[in-house]
Amino acid sequence: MSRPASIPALQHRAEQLAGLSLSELAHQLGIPVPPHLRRDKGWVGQLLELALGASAGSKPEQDFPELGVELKTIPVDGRGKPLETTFVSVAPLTDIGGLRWEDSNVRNKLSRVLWIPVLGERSLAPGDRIIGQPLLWTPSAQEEQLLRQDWEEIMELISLGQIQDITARHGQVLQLRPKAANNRALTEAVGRHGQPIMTLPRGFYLKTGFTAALLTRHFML
DNA sequence: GATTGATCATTT
DNA sequence: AAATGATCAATC
Repeated sequence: MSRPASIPALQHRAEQLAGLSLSELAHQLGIPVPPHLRRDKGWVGQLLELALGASAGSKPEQDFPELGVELKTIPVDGRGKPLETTFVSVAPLTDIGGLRWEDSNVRNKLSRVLWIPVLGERSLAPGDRIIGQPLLWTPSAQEEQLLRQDWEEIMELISLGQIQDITARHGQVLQLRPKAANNRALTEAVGRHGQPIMTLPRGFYLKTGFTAALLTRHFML
């Protein structure tokens, strides 16, 4: 797939995909369809990246850097309600003194997101799930304020060496949870007394209530 | 190990 | 039923 040259071109391409099942799209692209996602958790996201011409692979950048757009697929039920939280980015755990919201990975990734809802419960085979209407989103002032509050609160705890006390319950719209291959994956962080410790890598995730509201806001317009 | 893509599976 | 904590694959 070639890369879309503009945001309208990207939106148009995404709109053409709405209504297709994932197996239809996969067949067009010559991609095999897994029987379930247990061992292919990123399959849906990678399929849509391919279909829309996103930069492939594991680059630490937006999916469409020249357009300033991040692509995210989000599983939703029949009523358009998100079935999962949405991963945003890995949380920095060291050298975070002076890091400001304005310069954070979270803000930068979420500044402009092309959301592709994918309709289908967990029990529905991946190939039978249906691509929904895309939505290009930029946080409202209120949404950004909520994100900022949670981010600042969580980052303060990390900087204070209290990462081991942070649970997914912190934050109204943004939460910090493990983001790792397994429970043996460790990375460096700061302990309660300022000493280096090894801990599970963490990531920022958007809670489903937040993504549900943002989807609703747009589909009501 | 860290980054990309996320969902699974158990607990609440 | 929903949310939290744990995990899977590919790539560099």
